[in-house]
Amino acid sequence: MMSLSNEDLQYRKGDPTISPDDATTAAAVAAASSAAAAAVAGIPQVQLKDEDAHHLAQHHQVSHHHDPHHAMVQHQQHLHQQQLQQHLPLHTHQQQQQLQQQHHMHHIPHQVQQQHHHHLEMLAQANEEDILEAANRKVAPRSSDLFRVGPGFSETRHHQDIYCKKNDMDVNPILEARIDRGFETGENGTWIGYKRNYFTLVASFSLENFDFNRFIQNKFYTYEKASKDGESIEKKVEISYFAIRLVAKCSDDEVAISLVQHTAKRDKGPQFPPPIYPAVPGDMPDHETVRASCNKRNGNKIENMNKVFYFDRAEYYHNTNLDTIKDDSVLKNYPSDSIARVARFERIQFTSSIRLKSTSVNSRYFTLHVELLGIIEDEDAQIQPILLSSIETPPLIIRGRSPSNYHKDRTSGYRPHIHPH
DNA sequence: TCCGACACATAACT
DNA sequence: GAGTTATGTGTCGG
Repeated sequence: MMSLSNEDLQYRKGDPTISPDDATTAAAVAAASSAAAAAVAGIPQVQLKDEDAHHLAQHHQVSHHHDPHHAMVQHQQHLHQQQLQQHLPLHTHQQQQQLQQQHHMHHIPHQVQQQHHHHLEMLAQANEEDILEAANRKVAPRSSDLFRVGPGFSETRHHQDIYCKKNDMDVNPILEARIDRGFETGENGTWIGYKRNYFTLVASFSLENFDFNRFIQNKFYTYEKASKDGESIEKKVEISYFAIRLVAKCSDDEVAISLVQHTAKRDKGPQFPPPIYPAVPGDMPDHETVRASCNKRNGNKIENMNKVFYFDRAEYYHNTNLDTIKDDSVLKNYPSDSIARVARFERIQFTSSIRLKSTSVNSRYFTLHVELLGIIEDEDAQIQPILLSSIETPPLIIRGRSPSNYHKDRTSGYRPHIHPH
C-alpha cells in the first residue's frame, strides 16, 4: 500500500486543490497580475522564422462525408460529462475488485452479518479505506475527465488597426479562445498545469459587423511599423490573409518560453512548434465538440469534424462558380484550400527546457497568448506576420517533474500520504 | 537535480 | 467484445 510502483498503479478522477508552494507563487501572481497586463503592451514586432514559414504552409485535408453516428457519439459523451460534473463515483468493476482483494474483504458478507458490531467497524474501515483509495487513484491517461475547461481569456487587445479596403472602414477584430484540456484550478483560484502533460486549446476570430459572406468578399489592410532614416513611420500594407498563432510568455519577460506539439505517437513521432493557422472568421465550437474531435481515427468522423474546424475554399469556389482567378477577395491569398475556421492546438506542452524554479521573491508564472496575425508580403515578396490583436490567459502555474508535485495536493497528480495504523 | 528515454497501465476508440 | 491507440506518470541512468 505504501509503495507507488507501477504494479499498484491505480487511477482516479481528479479533484484539484493547491499546494503551499503554489500558494506562495499565487501571492506573487496576484501581486504581479496587473503588471502582467502591462507587460503585454510591449510585444515586439513579430518575426517569422523559417520554421514558422514552413508551418504557415501546412496543409490540411478536408472532405465532406456524412457520419450518422456522430451526433450519437456526442450525445453519449455529453451524458458522461454530466455524470462527472455531479461527482458520481466512477469506479470500474475491475477497480472495485482490486480494492476488495487488497483489503481482504472478498467473500465475507455472510459471516459479518452475524457480528453486527464487527460489521459496522468493517464498514467504517471500508469506507475510510475507500476514501483513501479513491484519493490515491490517479487520473487515467485516457480519462474523459482530463478534458476540463481552463481559465478564460482576456478581452481582445488591439495592436494594429485593420481597415476594410473597399471603404476604409475601421474593422474591429474579436478573438476568442478556450483551453479544453490540461489546466485545473487550485483552491484560491490559481490555474495549474503540468509540464509533463498535454494541453488543448482552440481559438477563432471574427470581425465585428462582418459576417462570413461579407468577409470573403472583401480585402483588408493595416499599417506596418517601420523605421526610415531613424524615424519610426507606419506604412500601409495589404493583409494577404489572417492567421492565428499561440505563444507562451513568462512573467519574467527576459525569459523566452516556447511550446512544443507532439503527435499522437508522442516519443515515437516528431515534435513541432505549434502551427500558425491561416484562418477565416469562425464560431467557437463548444467544449464537448472539442472533446469529441480528439483522437478520432475513423475517417468519417474526422471528415465530419473537419467541417467544424476548416473552411473548404475549393468547395466554396465550386458552389459559387468562382476560382482563384476570378476571386478578388482576401480569400484567394490563403496558401491552401483547407483554411481553419477554428485553430485547434492539441498535444501542446511547455518545452522541457523551461526552468520552473523561481530564483527570487518574484515567483515565475506563465501566460498563454492567442494572436491574430495579418500576413503581408514585404518588398522582397517575403511573407511577414503583423500582430493585429491578442488575448491572454490569467497567470498559469506550471508544475514541473519533481515528485513533490505529485504528492502534496489534489491535482491530477495528487498522491496523499497514507498513514498506517 | 534535471532531463531524455523507456515502461506500465488503462479508458477511448474501432 | 476484443484488439489497438493515446497518454498520465513511474522509473532508470546519465
